[in-house]
Amino acid sequence: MKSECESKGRLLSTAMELIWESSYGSVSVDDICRKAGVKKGSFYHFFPSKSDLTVAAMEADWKSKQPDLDALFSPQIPPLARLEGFCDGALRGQENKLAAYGKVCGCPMITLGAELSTQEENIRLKAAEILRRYIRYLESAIRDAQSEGLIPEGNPREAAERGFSLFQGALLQAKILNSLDPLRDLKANIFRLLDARAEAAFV
Amino acid sequence: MKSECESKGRLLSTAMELIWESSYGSVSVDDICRKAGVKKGSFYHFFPSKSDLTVAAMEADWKSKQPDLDALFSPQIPPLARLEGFCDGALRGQENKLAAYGKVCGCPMITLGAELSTQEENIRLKAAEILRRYIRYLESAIRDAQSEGLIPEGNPREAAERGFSLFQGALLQAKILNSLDPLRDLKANIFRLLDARAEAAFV
DNA sequence: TTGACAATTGACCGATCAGTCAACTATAGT
DNA sequence: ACTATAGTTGACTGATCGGTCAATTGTCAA
Repeated sequence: MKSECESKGRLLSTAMELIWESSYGSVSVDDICRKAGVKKGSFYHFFPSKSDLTVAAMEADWKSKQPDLDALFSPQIPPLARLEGFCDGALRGQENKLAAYGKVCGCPMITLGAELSTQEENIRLKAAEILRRYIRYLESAIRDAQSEGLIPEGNPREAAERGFSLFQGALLQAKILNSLDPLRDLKANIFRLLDARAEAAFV
Repeated sequence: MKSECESKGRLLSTAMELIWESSYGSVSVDDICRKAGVKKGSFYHFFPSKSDLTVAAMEADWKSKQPDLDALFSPQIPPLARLEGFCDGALRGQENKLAAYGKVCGCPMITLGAELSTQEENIRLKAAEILRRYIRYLESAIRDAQSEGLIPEGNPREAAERGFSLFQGALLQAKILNSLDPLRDLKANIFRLLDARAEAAFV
């Protein structure tokens, strides 16, 4: 028996994997338990409900990605290159999902938020929280880009919100069209939205 | 008994209403039948399955909106004013939903596409089809705007796809944040993305 | 060795799920 | 008046849903 409980972690990652590939509504607690190799009694020993598990899985997923994001948005990297890296990473991630499952799966946070924001307030709140965290990365890169004169001055927070809207929308279109095309020009489109001197960005 | 079957229409509109307010997965066939005042036997007399009903409801919903969209995107209206009207309409629609249900519900097509694109291929295809139709409106307005010199030249189809991504993303953010704020600057942001001489647009 | 506690198990619950069916009723064309 | 057919009804299915529970097993500290 493990005290740094391994079953709990397996439930978290399995839940995120299954929900990402399909949806919250079409994944059952039994599905998650079966795939994680954990009995249902254990599930409810660790989590009071399906939606609580989902919230925990969202947070765990974020935590697992944060180191990469920190590296990607390091102040050591030129600000516009950070945005490039972010878009490239999203495209690569979707390519991997496509190779593994044969479908474009989009962003799990966005998908969960779209599906459940009017239904499960705790999931909506977690999605909103993670949304804000992403925007914070973009905001910081945009502010640095402005101070270096790479893009026109303006409210960096609002610019980041705009940019992330475009980003989310492209991921969603990619999922609905089941095609990576909407993601290929994402970099250029975000720079266009930010009014960046494009040439400066593409190294 | 009606031959232009009223029960069928009630099922379609009720389904769209319930799914829009919550989600596909959390609305049952029984829920739809109860609210529509139709027995389940009749439901399956008209539709072979829940997902077939949903596809039909998506199409019916589009058909009901098309006259308004045709008017909104009439060539009689200045091209950038069409885009303004489109954004205004979206904001008004969300305001109404918010007033009626106390939550920002987003766009039902987008929500359905986000939830089910990896699960129900027929729903994904219908969502993709309707997505394309929206983009066609935007594309035409953008092409006209270009020919009038209101925005820079460029591939109108791609510009429309960009614009619709931004639009979708903003609606999704609004739903997740349960706030209309992301929609308030939508007009200005789309013009920014299109590189429009802003002053020309705002009458 | 013992006691406390975390983790695990599998059987179990009532409710609800999508979908079926045979019987019944109304309508329209002849 | 007769028939074919479209619409309606309510009872029914087996499977699955999220969640519960008492009993058991393993772990660690005193």
